[in-house]
Amino acid sequence: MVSGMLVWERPEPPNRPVPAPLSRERIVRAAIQLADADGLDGVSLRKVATALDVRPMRLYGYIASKEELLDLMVDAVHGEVRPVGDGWREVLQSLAEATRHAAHEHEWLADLLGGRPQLGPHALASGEAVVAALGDVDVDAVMPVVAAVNAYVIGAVRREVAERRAERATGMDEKRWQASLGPYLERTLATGRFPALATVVRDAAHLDADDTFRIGLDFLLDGIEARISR
Amino acid sequence: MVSGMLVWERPEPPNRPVPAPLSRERIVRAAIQLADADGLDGVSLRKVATALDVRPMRLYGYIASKEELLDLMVDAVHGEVRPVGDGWREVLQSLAEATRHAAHEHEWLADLLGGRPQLGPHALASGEAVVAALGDVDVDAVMPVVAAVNAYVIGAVRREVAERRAERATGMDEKRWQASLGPYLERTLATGRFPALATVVRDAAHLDADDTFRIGLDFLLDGIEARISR
DNA sequence: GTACTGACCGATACACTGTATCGCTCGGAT
DNA sequence: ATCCGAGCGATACAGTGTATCGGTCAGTAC
Repeated sequence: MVSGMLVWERPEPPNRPVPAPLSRERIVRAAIQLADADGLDGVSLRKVATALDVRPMRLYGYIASKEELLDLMVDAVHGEVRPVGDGWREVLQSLAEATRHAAHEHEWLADLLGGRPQLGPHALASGEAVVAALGDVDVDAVMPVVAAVNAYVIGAVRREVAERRAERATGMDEKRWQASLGPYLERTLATGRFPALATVVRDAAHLDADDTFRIGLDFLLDGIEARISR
Repeated sequence: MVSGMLVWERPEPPNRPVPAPLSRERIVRAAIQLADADGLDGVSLRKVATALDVRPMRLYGYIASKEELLDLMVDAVHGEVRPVGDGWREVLQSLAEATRHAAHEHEWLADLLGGRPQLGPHALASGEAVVAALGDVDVDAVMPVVAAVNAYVIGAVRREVAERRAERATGMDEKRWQASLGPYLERTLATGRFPALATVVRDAAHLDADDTFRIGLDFLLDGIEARISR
């Protein structure tokens, strides 16, 4: 029985649009939206469930744990990253830039990148595309090269996002942050305990994030080029 | 009043050894022990507190949040990492290897590396040592070079630890894992959807973790060397 | 048509988290 | 002798991931 009231007095159930049958894809999309808005802390099974107008335990029919959900989120983003270009160098560069770009749109990706092996279908597809583009490279060199570029990208993106968050937390705009490196660092360097650091911070040209990323990547690709064409 | 009982009937308090007055150092040491044993999940303020025979809220006299505790843990490990060597290349290489070594003893470090800007005293000291060793390098090149090496190390260590954990989870020893890449991957590659990947996995020599790390680092350092000596 | 079964669903519960609040205690200053 | 202020910690709160398990309901066997 629905309630004590007779049908006649009982209002119809609110006409919420039938929430299309559940699916991993819908779950992952909802989780990504939450993460985009509030970071990884904003993603809880309860919040994902309510976003889908569903009770939390329902999700366990589609995933076995929250970790699996995070894995699915990462793989979904890999689906947006398709490296393009001619020749191994262009492809690797494009992979790196595309990954970085994805992490700009989905900052939470930086928290997850490299945290677990990426074996989802989209990650594999991306890997396939890259490896295929390295067809003219010695087969024994392919894995180390890809691994090195991946490692660099993971680390560079993490660093960059961490810095960006720190800036945002202080409320400074980028220019002032770079110039002063934050009041704390300024004070610390002024103590004279880190003279070499202080010198570099004072005298060196300050690169923006784009250039820093690109230059490091060029270092790496140059080194790779030198070795594989030998 | 301590209790309703008169002193005469009341037993003396148990003679637990006075737990040396609290300090950040003791807190951090306890947290690191927990993390070494059970991973980052094993670190909760309650567990740290009980390990120190102290009530949880007491810790907030020394730290403002759990994140600060994690920052302190990372900086403490930086204290064990002292780069050595002659010339910029040796020093950077030593920094990289030492960081990797630290992450082997403290796997949780991989989860934290790059997650937040490292501004603690030990991290700065380490940075100072590195920058000092780059004295003969053009001042404008110092920061990009250090940033690139750091990025590579962060990413490589994360990848490596993630893989190691996955291996451990499957219960396989390293050889079998490398040979078969896990039953899942084997099945997936057998589908023929990733022919290039499959070829590489089948035909290429498989490097162990040490070589993979070292080779990627050499790529990067080679590229750096080529640019700064120009 | 009826009985049974097996799959799903979700309410509830559990153990645990980080941290805000706020009385209490106690050492030291007046 | 009195007050004060700092530190301590019990308690509480809002949240977490997930195990359990009774109830519901569709489909099947007779």
